[in-house]
Amino acid sequence: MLPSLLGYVLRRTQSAVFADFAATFARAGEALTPAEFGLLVLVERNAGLSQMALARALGIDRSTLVPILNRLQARGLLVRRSSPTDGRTHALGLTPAGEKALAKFAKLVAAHEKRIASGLSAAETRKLIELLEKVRDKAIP
Amino acid sequence: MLPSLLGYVLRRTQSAVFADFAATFARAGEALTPAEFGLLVLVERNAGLSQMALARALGIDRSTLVPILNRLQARGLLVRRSSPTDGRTHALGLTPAGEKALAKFAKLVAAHEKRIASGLSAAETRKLIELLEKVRDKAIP
DNA sequence: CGGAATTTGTTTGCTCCCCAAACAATCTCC
DNA sequence: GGAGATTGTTTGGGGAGCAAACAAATTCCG
Repeated sequence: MLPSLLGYVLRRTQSAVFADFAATFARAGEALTPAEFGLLVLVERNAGLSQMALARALGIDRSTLVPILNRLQARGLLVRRSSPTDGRTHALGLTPAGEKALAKFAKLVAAHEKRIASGLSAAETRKLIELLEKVRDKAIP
Repeated sequence: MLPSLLGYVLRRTQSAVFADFAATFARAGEALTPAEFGLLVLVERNAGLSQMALARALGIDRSTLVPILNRLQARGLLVRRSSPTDGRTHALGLTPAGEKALAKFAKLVAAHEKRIASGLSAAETRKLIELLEKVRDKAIP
């Protein structure tokens, strides 16, 4: 019965994919969570982003963001610059070390993505993402 | 870029589905996590199951199981009976209250499942589950 | 038979993610 | 200029997950 429940299969799959992500990084002697990776990518492509904007883009609460930013900043990958125009916000940005690290992380993520999608054709992968997005959009916000 | 990463879309979708699950129960004045529901279903269909067997079936560590069982037992939905044949194991089972509660929970889950799959045809839902299982099976264990 | 190895459930310790509520600082709008 | 909104942080709470260590019980073998 459980194997026919979308929510259950989704949860189990997500758990397995998370484990693969962690294993991929561990084998490379690196450590990063999926949340940290997503954050780094978003900050790189949107330098100067505020924490609120970032939290919205990631779909998480702004208070959830704080410890993640703290960790990345402590690792020297990211900085909170004070915004000249708005004293409340922080302009987030990657350090040079952050840019460099992200380039390496992206390669690991690419290998990870390739592995988990290795049982699917390119068309199936696109279809899967499309179906997942449809499910996501029907959930109660 | 992130929207084309399977892992990212999977994580976001799972998060939205989890929120829908929680909202469905909250609106009905009930409280249950997806993990608790999965556990209850497995115990109902496999009365007398040991904790190790249950942990394996759920794909989690046996130490992770303990607090979940404690909660359900504290709510009077589940019991740990001592096995007559093997003194190490506990024979898990639902109480009459647990059976009754699970029947109600199952209805809520059915409504939740119907909602999240409401953007998909029956064939698409089956396809989605099939693709998710393929992804799950390729992940590093 | 009897000791060694294994299995099971628990506890402890650690990590991550998530939210809600409260607070000070800052900005915006009247 | 003051009221109200926004931003980042802190605090408090919860769920989920793993690893390592332990006692109790069972199994395996010599």
